[in-house]
Amino acid sequence: MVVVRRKITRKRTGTKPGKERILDAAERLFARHGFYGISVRDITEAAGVDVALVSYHFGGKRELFTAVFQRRAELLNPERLAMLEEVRRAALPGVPTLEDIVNAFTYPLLERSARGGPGWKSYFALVAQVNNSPEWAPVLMTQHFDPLVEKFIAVLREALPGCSAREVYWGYQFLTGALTLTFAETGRIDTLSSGLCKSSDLDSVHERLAPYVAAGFRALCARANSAEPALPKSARAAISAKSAKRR
Amino acid sequence: MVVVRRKITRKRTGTKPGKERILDAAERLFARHGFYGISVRDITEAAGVDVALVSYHFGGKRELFTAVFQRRAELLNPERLAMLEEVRRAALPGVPTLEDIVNAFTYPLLERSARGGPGWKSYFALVAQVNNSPEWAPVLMTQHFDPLVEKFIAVLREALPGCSAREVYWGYQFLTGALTLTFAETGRIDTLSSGLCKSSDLDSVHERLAPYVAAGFRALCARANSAEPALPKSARAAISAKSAKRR
DNA sequence: GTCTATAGGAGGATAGAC
DNA sequence: GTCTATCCTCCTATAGAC
Repeated sequence: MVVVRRKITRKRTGTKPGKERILDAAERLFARHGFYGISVRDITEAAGVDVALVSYHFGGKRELFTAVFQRRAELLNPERLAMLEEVRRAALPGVPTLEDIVNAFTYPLLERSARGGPGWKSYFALVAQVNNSPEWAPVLMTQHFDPLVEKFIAVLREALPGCSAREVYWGYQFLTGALTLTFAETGRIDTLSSGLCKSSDLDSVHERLAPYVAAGFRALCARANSAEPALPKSARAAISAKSAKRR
Repeated sequence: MVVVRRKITRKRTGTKPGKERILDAAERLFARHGFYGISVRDITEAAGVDVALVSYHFGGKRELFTAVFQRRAELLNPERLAMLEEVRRAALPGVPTLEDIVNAFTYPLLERSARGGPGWKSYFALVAQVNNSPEWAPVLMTQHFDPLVEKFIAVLREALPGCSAREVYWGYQFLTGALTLTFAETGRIDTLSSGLCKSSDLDSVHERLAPYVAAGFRALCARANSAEPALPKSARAAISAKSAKRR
């Protein structure tokens, strides 16, 4: 009896289609070495598929990179938005605490990086690199995360009445810097603290980030409100003009 | 009369030797595109020198990269250490404020990035990328900055009596994340704030970072001290054992 | 959808003249 | 110290068979 055997194409995992296998491998390797540090050959070999499939499925290496970045962003943002709306509703008729807002912003990310599996871990390490790259951040971060960030900042402003928008934006920048460095999990804090802290211990980060950042926001607003002179803008402008010689 | 004309080798700047020209160009290009995003040809062309000189002066591309990283670290760290000692002396017989310590840590960096010229600006953008890279941070950041960081953390601990070391390390991690994202100057906050904040406005960062971070440190310590049960470790261990089934 | 084969270029490094 | 010329590897992308 002749057994017809189909050629084995999905070599290792057996179930996942090639397109996803490529995305998974690319995610892991881009996260570690960056866009230019990895070749499409590295990726397709790790995925167990042919080189040509990158062009076939995505069009090219660059499009693959953005596809990797986009895939999980689309899953995350609705959840984060829902969590933001939830803390808003729970606080009605008042406004949520800064801690709750920051938590809604960070918890879905930290939770998935901690317990979502290696794909999520890689993804956030990739986000960390992208966020700190003058080449990639302006296109990828802005495009995939800023619409959500604007909503968070609007709620932050409600929770910080009397605080100027500038303080809130700067406070947000410090928050996202602290958060993304955490995602990078470089192990630097491990050696620095002689093992007392572990960069993989995202539960410890989760406990601490919201209080830290909330206190930071409050300090920024307090500083701005106390430093600001009780004069209208026109009067301050006149004074500035007088002292302009010193510059 | 025959004029003997030397071949023009130092093409544009005229004065700097080739080795430094290579370092300057490499710094600028690595900062923007990362180690793998730039070829030695890109670098030597930008420097106006020959490709072969990278091997001659540095040994290879990788050694050039570390040389770029090391060059300014060696200039910065003594100055930062001196500033740390100065704020300590000024506070005697007490201890300096958190704000002053954080300022000693960040000011020499922000000041040079703001007004040290384009070389310094590029350098700090490079540091931002390296600090967030799982591939590079463990070797470059640890090697060139951690000895100094340990000294700062020791003084931070003096300024935070009764605060556990873990809180201080985590607080430092958030600080360095916020600081290095600032150095990246990706322009993201510019678009996010519709121009209200500019990522190149490091004076605004300088005013805000120390208050933000100092308040964050205090919040971490307050949280740890209030959350920590007033029981010896042995008693807590016994309790943990009892509730272990829930896990 | 997947693979073979190959085009066509760009990569890092180096030997050796000057 | 600097440049010319060259080696050989590795890259991305694509045409076309299956």
